[in-house]
Amino acid sequence: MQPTVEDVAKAAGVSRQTVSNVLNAPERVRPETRERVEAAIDQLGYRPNRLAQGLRASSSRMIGYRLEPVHPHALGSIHDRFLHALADAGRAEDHHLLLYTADDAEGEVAGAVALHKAGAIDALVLYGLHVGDPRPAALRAGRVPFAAFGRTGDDGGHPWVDVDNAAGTAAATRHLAEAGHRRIAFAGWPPDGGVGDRRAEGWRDTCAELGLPPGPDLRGEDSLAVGAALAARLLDDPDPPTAVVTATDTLAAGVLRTVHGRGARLAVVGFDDTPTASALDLSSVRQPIEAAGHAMIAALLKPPAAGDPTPARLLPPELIVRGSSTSP
Amino acid sequence: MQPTVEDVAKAAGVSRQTVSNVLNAPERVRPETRERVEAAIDQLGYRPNRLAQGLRASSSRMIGYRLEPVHPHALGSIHDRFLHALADAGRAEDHHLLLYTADDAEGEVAGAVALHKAGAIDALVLYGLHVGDPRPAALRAGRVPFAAFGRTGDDGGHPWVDVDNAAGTAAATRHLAEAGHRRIAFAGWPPDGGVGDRRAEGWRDTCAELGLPPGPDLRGEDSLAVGAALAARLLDDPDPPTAVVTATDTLAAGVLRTVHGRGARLAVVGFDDTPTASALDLSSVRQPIEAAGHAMIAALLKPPAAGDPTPARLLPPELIVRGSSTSP
DNA sequence: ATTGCCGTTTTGAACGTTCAACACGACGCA
DNA sequence: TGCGTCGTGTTGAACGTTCAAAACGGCAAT
Repeated sequence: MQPTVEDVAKAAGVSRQTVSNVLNAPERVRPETRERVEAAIDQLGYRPNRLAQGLRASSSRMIGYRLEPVHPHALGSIHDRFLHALADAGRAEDHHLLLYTADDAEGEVAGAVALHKAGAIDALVLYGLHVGDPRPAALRAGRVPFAAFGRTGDDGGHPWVDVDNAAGTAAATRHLAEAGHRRIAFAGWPPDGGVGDRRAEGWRDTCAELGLPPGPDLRGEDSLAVGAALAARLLDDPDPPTAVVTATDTLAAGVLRTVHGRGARLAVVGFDDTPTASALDLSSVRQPIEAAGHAMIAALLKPPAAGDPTPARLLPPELIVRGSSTSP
Repeated sequence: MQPTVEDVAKAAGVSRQTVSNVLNAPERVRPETRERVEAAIDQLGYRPNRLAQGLRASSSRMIGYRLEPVHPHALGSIHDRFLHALADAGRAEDHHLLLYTADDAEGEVAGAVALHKAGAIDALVLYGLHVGDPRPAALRAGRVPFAAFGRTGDDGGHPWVDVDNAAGTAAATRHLAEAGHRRIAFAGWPPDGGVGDRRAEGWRDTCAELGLPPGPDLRGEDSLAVGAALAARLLDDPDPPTAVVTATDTLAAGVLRTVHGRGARLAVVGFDDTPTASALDLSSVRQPIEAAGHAMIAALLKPPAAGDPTPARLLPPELIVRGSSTSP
């Protein structure tokens, strides 16, 4: 059906290999011949077969990615952005993403190992690593090359990229202080040894640095209802804060609901800059996800240089200021 | 590196083909031999190489999908759900999704044709079709098999699946009428000959059917600001409606903002059941995206039976009732 | 004229799988 | 005894590509 090298060769009056050389090592072919072959390629609409190339080279030029079940509470977009960045970054290197699903981390690893053994993927991208995540070790055991978005503490040997979460909440806190707030609270998850802790740190350290007494530090699960409840506690405080930094837009949205419901005043900054944030005119910390995606693909495709065994990057987020932290 | 059929054959004391038969036509192998081969397979951890299989069979068992740039206004989740459903549906048939990016529809088609010619994908899934969409015709010209989510009017020849948008707004309207509302407005996009029109139809027809005088029918682009502005016009109406059906959660969120800001009363039902809807306690019409994804994969993988040349399905959405349309 | 070398092009082989055809012994039947 | 058939297992070939090695003609140096 599709033309092959042989067809092109016949049309151009040369051999298989010469056609291959025109594509992969043009300098080895006499210009005159090259033009004839290129004309034949164009005319026949020839495209090298990736499966045959992959078989020959033992490389599928595919990168695996597990699509997690859609989390009903998640305000989306950040994962979307990540996925798009990955696919986009692969394009330049002629690599593509292979998506698969799994019910849990174990299934994710099993799937990756199977796909890798089958030659369907060259490597894997891990998303949303948490402390104590079993996946890196399991993948190493299964000999699947991978790169991780996030850190686990056990980050030896594999490339990773992460966002500087502490820098994000630090920027949020500084911004609120500059707007005149002296008592700034925090709302986040219970200590998790990971992302949540770093976001809390950024707030706490910045308060200390600016000489502000830290406001209330409230914790709860990442949901709208909890955010609303925490806000109620803040407003009922005998010495209520005038601003709050939250660990997610979800919590921030909950806070805003209570604040609006009571007609109260409380400056809020969220985290992740989800579409919901712009919908609610909520200031938020935006993660440089696009850059992270590109960095991960680069880490996988360009083998680490000799001097830098584990190429890693910690990327700074950006504060997006909106009405929730500025309007009087 | 990885064991091959040959390695397994050697280990089991049989030939290549017998190993292949154990996997693909077990009934042709004597049970005794089969067990020996299966033991060898397990012991060596053998997995058939998909590239070699694909090369032999001229089928990559991959389905292409273009990942669109993340739309900053979109409240997400619906596309997420669709993608997950596709990947999940493919799993049962041992097919996987291949993601790629493109800047526009033209690039999407060009990419699909290139991937198809290269044998990297067997077929394509199109998302978000609109009237006059150039993609179906272009794909047919490029001889890329595909299935579409949505209809364009030019739906001859290819399988498609769609959600019954009119039924969604009809259910929303009926729900509001049952709650006692007599004057129900609509807020959507300007006429587009497609999805937007069908959503308007469902509302208009149901009002007529129930003998209700249709309330104001306002249109504008799909954004929060426009939703807020339209709500202001509704509330300022000399004979203001008591309820409004919107074409999207984004518009609904805008409406809610104005309504809450003014402390006014207006029942609202959105469309898409995004996470934002649950965040705002907004009633919304939920599309059966998971079912749609599965139906599309089925349409692509199971060639249409002789009697049914273009297997097509129109799926009914579901109304999710929340506080925005019930609380007094 | 012989030798060696260079630029260019060709042929052989291999990646791992499965279809097609064939080999082989056992068995039933004429 | 001879022939066809069945169940089981084997070998040859092909999918389309690219690496490795060899071939070829031209050219310069000996």
